[in-house]
Amino acid sequence: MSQHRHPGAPGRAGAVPALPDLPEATVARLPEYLRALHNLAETGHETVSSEGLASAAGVNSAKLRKDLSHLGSYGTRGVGYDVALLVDQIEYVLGLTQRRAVALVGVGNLGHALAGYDGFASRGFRIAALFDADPARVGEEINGLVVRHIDELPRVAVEEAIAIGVIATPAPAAQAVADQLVAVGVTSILNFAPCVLSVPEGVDVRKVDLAIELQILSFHEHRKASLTALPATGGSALTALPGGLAVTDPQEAIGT
Amino acid sequence: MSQHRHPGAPGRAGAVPALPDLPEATVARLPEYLRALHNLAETGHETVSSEGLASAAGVNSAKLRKDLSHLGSYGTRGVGYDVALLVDQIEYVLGLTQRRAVALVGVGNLGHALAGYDGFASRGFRIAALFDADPARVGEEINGLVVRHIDELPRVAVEEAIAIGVIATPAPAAQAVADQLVAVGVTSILNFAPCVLSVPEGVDVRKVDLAIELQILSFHEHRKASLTALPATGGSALTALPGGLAVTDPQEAIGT
DNA sequence: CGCGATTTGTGCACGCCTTCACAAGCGCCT
DNA sequence: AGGCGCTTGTGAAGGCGTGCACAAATCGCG
Repeated sequence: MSQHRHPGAPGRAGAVPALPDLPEATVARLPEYLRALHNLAETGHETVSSEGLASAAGVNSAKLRKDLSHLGSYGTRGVGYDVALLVDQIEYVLGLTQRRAVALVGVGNLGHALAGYDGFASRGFRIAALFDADPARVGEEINGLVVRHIDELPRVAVEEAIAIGVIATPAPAAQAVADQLVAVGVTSILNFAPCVLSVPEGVDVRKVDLAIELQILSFHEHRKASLTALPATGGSALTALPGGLAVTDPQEAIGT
Repeated sequence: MSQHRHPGAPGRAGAVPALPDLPEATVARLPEYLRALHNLAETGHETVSSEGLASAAGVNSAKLRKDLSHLGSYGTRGVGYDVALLVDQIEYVLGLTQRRAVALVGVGNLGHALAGYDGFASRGFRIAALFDADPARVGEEINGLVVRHIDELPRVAVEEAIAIGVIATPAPAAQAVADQLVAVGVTSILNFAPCVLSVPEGVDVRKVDLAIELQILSFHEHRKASLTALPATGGSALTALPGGLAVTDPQEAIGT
């Protein structure tokens, strides 16, 4: 790496930067770094060390440095990173320099909350339209936006330049909605419905299932409970099984 | 390989079977398998092949088989998996055989939605109490539950045997709430606030940040846009965009 | 009763991600 | 100007997860 320059960063003019293709794991952490950086900026920090930023973002400092190095590294050895510069850099890479328009489909329980969630606006997104299939809900105004019928999607999608679709419908309706979104050119979908969506190649789908998170926690609770119930030294019988026999059931009789 | 038995599966009496320590990635997929299995059961399937279940869950069949093999393998070669048996097995491993009580803290926009989300109840969780720090919200009834003041947490946590805490407060309040939850013995926390929580060892925290998901999608949108713009070999940057969506890129089309 | 079709369970290799450890670089102080 | 301490950036190693490919096992049928 010789002296590099911002690859098309905000200040720079000219050449399309050909975003470095970051590891997916890195991409998933960048927003967290960004949030931490905004906090630091608000509290008056102008520079921050990898150690400081890492702890603010809840990760390991080596990981953070490697992540940042992937996008061209703007640190100064012996000093740290310039907070403002890094914010610009990450926002650029994440494509947040343009405020993307989001269409939210499904204005039920969750949809209502999402429509009113100001975390979207503050992170560079604009909820541009609300849709629902239920005529009873069409016309309702939420947070200054009127709920439209899903059939209006094609027209509105063009008018508002919708870039991202959010599905907050019941599971049975989700696939049809996804198809409609794809049909109007949406290539990024955030799915809150508990089901798998099938979409053509080139369309990105991310899924958030609130119940799944709880179930994962439940597993760990269960595991912790079974660990505390088991005497530590007892039988090595059940743990040290290499590959052959599958599990067993010696330990019985521990009332809960 | 030899004749195995359900390691404490539903049929058995209150044994604590020493859960096999599953890979974290596997644990994260089990709930998805479970959901798919429930769907299959409702549509009358009694058995399912790894291929069928895999596609219903949106994963690769080899991965699915390996995942299931980790928890002791209940398939029949040449036939497939018994749906009902597998449901029991996964529910047992995930600790869903007991209905865990959830405390929800923060009854704002998102909290309201979560309190009314029936996906929790249907997956084996019971929202047992709602809390908020704002006196104006205390006393409100949501979905049959009365919002209590956060100071009542210690008493209620015991009464209701709270197992999991869900934080849906603004970010600045989240750490204090987490501390209070930990103080009353909660060891699993689902955090919706956009901030890092520090908790003592032994406490599990999972974070869900809706805005982060959007930012990840935004990155891919940005990347896709820069890709379609690049091969254009000079000239007009945005020639053939499908769907007529004007995905202009003010940032990366700047001439000198 | 044996054979073929089918499907599971898994050994193995590969690639990604994480973590360590350290050289290179930068600023500051003397 | 030179040296010293601090911090970044990165090579290398290790671990984890994924996917392939196949042997083992089971069922149904002739």
